[in-house]
Amino acid sequence: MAKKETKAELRARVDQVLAALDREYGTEYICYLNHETPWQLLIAVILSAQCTDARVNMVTADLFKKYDSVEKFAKADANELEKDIHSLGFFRMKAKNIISCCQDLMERFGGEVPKTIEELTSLAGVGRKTANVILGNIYNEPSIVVDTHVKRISKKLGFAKSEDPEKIEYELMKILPRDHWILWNIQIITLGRSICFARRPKCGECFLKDLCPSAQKTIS
DNA sequence: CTCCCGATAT
DNA sequence: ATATCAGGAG
Repeated sequence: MAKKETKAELRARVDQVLAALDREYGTEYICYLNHETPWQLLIAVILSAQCTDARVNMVTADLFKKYDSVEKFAKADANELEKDIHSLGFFRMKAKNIISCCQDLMERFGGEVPKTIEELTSLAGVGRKTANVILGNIYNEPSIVVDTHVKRISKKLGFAKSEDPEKIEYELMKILPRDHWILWNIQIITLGRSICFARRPKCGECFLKDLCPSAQKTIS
């Protein structure tokens, strides 16, 4: 049994992990959900709950042509919207939330996507994860997005211990430098999609294997 | 806590 | 057959 990692050792390992992520994936703020406007990203993220981004993109390609404004979504027929997004799962709830959300955007925010976590999470279908994606990706406001990948991989790396996404958000805020918060989301999702799968992670060929407690266990 | 829910990979 | 997917509401 190895000695328990000290705080100084943990900090050093965090720095090494961040450097390795930057080397491997770069430092560009990319987005896997196709969109041209803030409101399109908001809807795409709502649709992405428990569903891969690739499938969301298949639907939004046509969806954003049919509903080309917030107002169109606000006035959409629920049954018709349900059919339009059926393949993504949770289609009844998502359709209802998107219509309600866009009505709220029209009535309370002049059709614009708000810029604070409180205003964003007051919208139907928008929780902390979705709100933080908007803050980071659209408004360049440092924020931690705790989705399934960030939760799983942050815990494997020993950077978070909680099961609660909001608590993990605060754990990561303490340990990650503020200027790397937005990048963390993007880089970890990229890692989760290509190497660190939920099912059979490819620890043997992971560039973080020497820095990851979970990989050390799996390999040896 | 449960429920929402289809598509895909294994 | 089962686990998983850029979660959120009641």
